[in-house]
Amino acid sequence: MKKYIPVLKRTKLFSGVGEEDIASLLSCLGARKKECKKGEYILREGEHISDIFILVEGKIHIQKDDYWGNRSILSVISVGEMFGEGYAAPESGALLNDVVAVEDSSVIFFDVKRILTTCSSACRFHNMIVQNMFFAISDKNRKLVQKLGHMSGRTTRAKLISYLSEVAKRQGSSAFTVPFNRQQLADYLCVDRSAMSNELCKMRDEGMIKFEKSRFELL
Amino acid sequence: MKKYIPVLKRTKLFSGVGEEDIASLLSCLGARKKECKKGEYILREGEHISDIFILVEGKIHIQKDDYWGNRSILSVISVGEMFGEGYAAPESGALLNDVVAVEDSSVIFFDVKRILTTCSSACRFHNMIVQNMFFAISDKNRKLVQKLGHMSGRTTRAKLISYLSEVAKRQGSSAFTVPFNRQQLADYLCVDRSAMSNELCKMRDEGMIKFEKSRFELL
DNA sequence: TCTTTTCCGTTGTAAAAACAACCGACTTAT
DNA sequence: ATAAGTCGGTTGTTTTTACAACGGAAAAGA
Repeated sequence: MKKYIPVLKRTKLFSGVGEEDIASLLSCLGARKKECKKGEYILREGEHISDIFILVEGKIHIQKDDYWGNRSILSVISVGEMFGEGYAAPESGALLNDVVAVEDSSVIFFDVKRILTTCSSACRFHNMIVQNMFFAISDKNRKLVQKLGHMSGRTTRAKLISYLSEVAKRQGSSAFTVPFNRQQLADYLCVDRSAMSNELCKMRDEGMIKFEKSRFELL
Repeated sequence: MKKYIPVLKRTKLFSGVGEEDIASLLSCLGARKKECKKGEYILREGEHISDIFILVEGKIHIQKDDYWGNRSILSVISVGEMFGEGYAAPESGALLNDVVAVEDSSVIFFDVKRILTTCSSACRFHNMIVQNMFFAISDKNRKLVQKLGHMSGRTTRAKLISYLSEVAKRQGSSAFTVPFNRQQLADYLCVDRSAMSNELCKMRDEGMIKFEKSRFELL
C-alpha cells in the first residue's frame, strides 16, 4: 500500500496531510487494497458496501445494465478519484451499479464508519480526513444539483440557456469561456452534438448570444 | 428556538437525539434562527454561505433566474428538510440560486465548520450529528446520481427503462409499485405526462411491460 | 510542406417529443 | 345523489431532436 502514498497525497481526501501521516492514517482507518485485472469487476450490483473507495492506479467504469440487458456507462473514474460515497449510509441498500476495471487497476478502500465513529483524537489527522471527505461529497452534491438543473429543461435550448447562464454567474461576467468543446458540452447536457451546434447558431442569429470556439457572450 | 425542538427531533440530522440533548446541541453548534414572511428571500444568489439550514416552519422554493430572466423552481423544501449542504466546502463559491419563502417560514442554521472542527467530546451527541449529516448528504448524493442516470437517456423510453429497471432492482422483483402517479413520474423524469403515458402504452403493446396504476411488471 | 486528424457548422430526413384538447373511470366533497 | 375534481389514456398537430453525412478551417504530425 505504501507505494500509493504519493498518489493519495494528491487526492481531495488526503489533501493537507503529509506522507508520513497518511501511512499512519491508513492503518488507523483499517484501509485495504484490491487489485483488479482489466475487465474484472471491482464491485457488483447487489452487493452491500459501506466503504469509500479511491482509485490509485488504472481506470474504471461505473456502469449499469437495465432489465433488458442494455448497458450504459454512468461515469469514468480516473486515478485519485473517489467512489462509493453514495452508499455510506447504513440504509442505502444494495449497490445498483457495477464497477469494472477497464485497465489493470488498484483501489484502496476503508469503512466509512471507521472514520465517523472513532474518536477524532485517535490519530492526529483523523479530523482533517472527516472534513475533507465531507467537503468532497458536499462539492459533488452541488455539482450534481447544478447539472440536474441544466438537464431538467425539455429542449436543447433550455438546457443551453441554463448552462450558459450558470457559467456567466459563476464567472461574474456575461462574456466567459466554457471548459468544454462542443462534443463535451453535448455529452454533459446529454444532447446530440450537431443538434446542439444548430441550436447555438439559431440563438446567435436571433441575437441572444455571441460565441467563438469556447468563448461565449450573452446579450 | 425551543419551540422547534420537536420538529428537529424528527429530522434526519437530529434523529436519535433526545429533546433535552438537542437543546444543548443547538447552543453548542451556535445555531441561529431566521424568520421570513411569505415572499421574502432567505438567501440570494451571489451570497457566500457555509451553513447548513433546516426548515422548521413554512415552505420554501429553491429557484434560479437565467440571464434573460426566466425563472425555474429547482426544488421545493418542506418542514424538516435540510438545504445549503452543497455550499459547505470553503471553495464552493457564491450561491447560484435564490431561496425564497412561499409561506411564512422559519429556518434554523449553523456553520458546518462548527460541527467539523469542534472536538467531538465537547458535547455528548456531537459525533452523532456528524454521522447523521454525513449519511444524509451521502444519501442525497446517491439519489442525485440515480436520477441523473435516468435523465441521461435521450428519449422518454430510455428514461422510463432506466427508471423502471432501477426500481425493479431495488425492490428485488420484476413486479413492483412506483411511488409516483403519472404526473409525478413525468415531473421526476422531466418529460411531458401525456407523451410519457403514450410511450408506456407503446411499451405495453410491444410486450415489454405490463402495468396498472402505479404497479408495473417487466417482462 | 503535405497529410491526417480534430473541431464544428450545415443540411436534410425520419423519428420523437411537446402541447393541447378531449374523454371516460373513479374518487371526494357538498 | 349530484357535482367537482383527479387521474390516466388517446389523438392530432406542431415543434424539436436525433442521426447521418458532408465540408471547410484549423491544428497536429510526419
